[in-house]
Amino acid sequence: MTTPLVIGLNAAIVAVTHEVPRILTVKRPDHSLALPGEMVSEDGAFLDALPFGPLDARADPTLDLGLRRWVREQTGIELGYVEQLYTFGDRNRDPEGHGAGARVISVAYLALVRERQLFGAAEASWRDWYEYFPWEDWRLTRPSIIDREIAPSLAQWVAAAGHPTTRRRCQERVDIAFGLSGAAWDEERVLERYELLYEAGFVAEEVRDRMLRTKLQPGSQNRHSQSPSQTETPSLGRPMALDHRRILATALGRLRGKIKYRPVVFELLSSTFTLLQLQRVVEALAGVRLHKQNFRRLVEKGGLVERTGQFDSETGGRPAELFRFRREVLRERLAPGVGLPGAGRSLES
Amino acid sequence: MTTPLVIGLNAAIVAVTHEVPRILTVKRPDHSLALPGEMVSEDGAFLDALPFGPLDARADPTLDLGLRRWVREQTGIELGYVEQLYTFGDRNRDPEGHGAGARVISVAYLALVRERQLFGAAEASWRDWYEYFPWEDWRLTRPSIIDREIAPSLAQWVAAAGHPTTRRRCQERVDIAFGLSGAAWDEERVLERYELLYEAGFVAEEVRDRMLRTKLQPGSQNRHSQSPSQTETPSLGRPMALDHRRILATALGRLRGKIKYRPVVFELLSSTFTLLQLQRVVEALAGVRLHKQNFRRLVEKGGLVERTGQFDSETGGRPAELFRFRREVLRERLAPGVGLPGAGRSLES
DNA sequence: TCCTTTATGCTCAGTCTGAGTATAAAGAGC
DNA sequence: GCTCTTTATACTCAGACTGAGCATAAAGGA
Repeated sequence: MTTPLVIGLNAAIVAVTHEVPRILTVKRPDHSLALPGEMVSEDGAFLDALPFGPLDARADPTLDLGLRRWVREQTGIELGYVEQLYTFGDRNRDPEGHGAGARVISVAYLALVRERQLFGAAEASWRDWYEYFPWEDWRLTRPSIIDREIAPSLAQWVAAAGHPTTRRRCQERVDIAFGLSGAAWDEERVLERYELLYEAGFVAEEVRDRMLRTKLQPGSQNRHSQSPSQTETPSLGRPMALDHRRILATALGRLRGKIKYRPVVFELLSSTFTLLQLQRVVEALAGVRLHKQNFRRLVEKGGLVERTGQFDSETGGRPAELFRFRREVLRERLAPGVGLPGAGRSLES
Repeated sequence: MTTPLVIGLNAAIVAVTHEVPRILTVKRPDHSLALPGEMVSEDGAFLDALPFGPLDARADPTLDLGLRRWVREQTGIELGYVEQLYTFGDRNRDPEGHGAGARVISVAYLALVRERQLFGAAEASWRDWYEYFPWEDWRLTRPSIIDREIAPSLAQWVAAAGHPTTRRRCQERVDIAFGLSGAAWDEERVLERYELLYEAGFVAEEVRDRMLRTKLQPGSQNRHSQSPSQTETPSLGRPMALDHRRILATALGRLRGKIKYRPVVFELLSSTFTLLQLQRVVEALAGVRLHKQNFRRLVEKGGLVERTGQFDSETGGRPAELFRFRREVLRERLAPGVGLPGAGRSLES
């Protein structure tokens, strides 16, 4: 009678070490290999996936306790900061899995931890999240992949649009998402960019999902009338299983937004740190360089940190004072966040 | 073997008419009446509830299409702007329902509509959302209920805390949530305020839930060692069924935040409007008065609206020019939002 | 000692914000 | 017609905040 339901709990577990933002991934057998056509899976039969586990409807009193439970069981990590991200429930999210016919609803979470050794289930590893989104890291320079691959590919896609109005809209979306025709780069639009690339058929997942759909529903027409020609479509960024890269994009965008107005970065830092270390972590997450002196001014004036009186002389120059996060701030007024080109509207009374 | 699972879709459907923000509610039989003790249910056997419907795992391709489907079926409303809010999955959210033992996971959505006639399922009605949160409307004046009831009650609750440190923390939470000891009122902390009142036992739902827990799990100890004395606990605001008031608080807080940085207000307005009408809608949502001239300046400069050349002479004074929302802005740069005392950090490069 | 490197303090102009003043345009009452 | 009330709209101004850069301090190494 009713389609069976499964609640999955997905976790995007983030840490930052050595100025590299990392995401905890597991390996997952690549079911789509059974299909005609070749997968863009670097090590053959396995794809990266976000760790996930089912909700134990009987035992887990709350969703996030369920998440913490299986993360602990699988990886030995005791999660601290955890935030619900989004619930993904599209049919066909998992076309092959769960006995074809079960509906999988995934509640995705973002968790921040200090990186540490893993134990428990084997195949977990920390990966630089910019492997999945190579166009998102603007710290050193505007990523060359944008001009080299993304812009030309998307230009083709735009050009292939039928109606002139459609074409103009597509062009606009592309420009805004990737900061192209004079538009500013908005580091929070991670999901928008990924979905644009997906829609245009330039990420491996789109190709795979399309094939799976055709296989499962033989008569189904291809929705993407504008999908690129069969030959040499670039595959941008490292793919993941199912819709996990979409979930990761959601996590990244949300985190980039959140650091601007809530002091969550400190979850990723050790208890004392120099202001430059703090800045580097923020930059790693935001994928953007910040002005050092102004960053200091903002963080200090914001009352987020306090001096410890101790110094770190490993800096290579003048020793830097170590600071610590003022926990009181969590309970004080608005507990801002560490600065970034954020929003800025106002007015009152 | 496994506990049965139900995915519920809840909708907080919001409209604003005559400067009153309204929420669409339905009536729901009050199961807790079967228990000893009396419910604070104004019309006896029914409680207000947010409209909800189950996901049809077989037929609904996505969660929000499922939502739109049953909202259409039940009320005749075709939803436009819809945004996922949060997924609520605590056990005991619905202690009585669904044959005791089923686990209900609710995905809550926020929807904005222009108010209109309802048809379809009978018992739906639009209610001023400040009936549920009488302490949230600061437009005319600081609500008297805060000083008259909330502050004294919470002061008692704080005083009842055992440990001095606990007491200090509670005091801090109260001050910040309700803007008490010199703290500023932050209109976005709707959920924090509701949860504080719940925890302290001053909303009807807490009393009801506590009774239900005691009934269902006879041996369960009362977590809330500080819950108020049995006599004369005030019941603040109109209660709702289950955890629907919590969901509504989430919706309100999220909407109050969102109008600051995305132009969502226009979903609630007719196609042309005067700037004062726009301002009144924003004020209704935010529960705060704004400075008229500055509001104009921000909205006009932000490029959110354009003049129509037509005028509204129903103003009672000089006719006001009618404006229209510039849809292009959705696809342009950051598409800010209409002003409010929002955030304001920044720095870059 | 000089040079390089990083830390940290300070300045300055441009912009944004909050608040208020001033003028314009309608209707009501006379 | 004129005056008063009401709302709309334009403009001003001081203070705060932002983005950018200059200057000095403190360490290690050549």
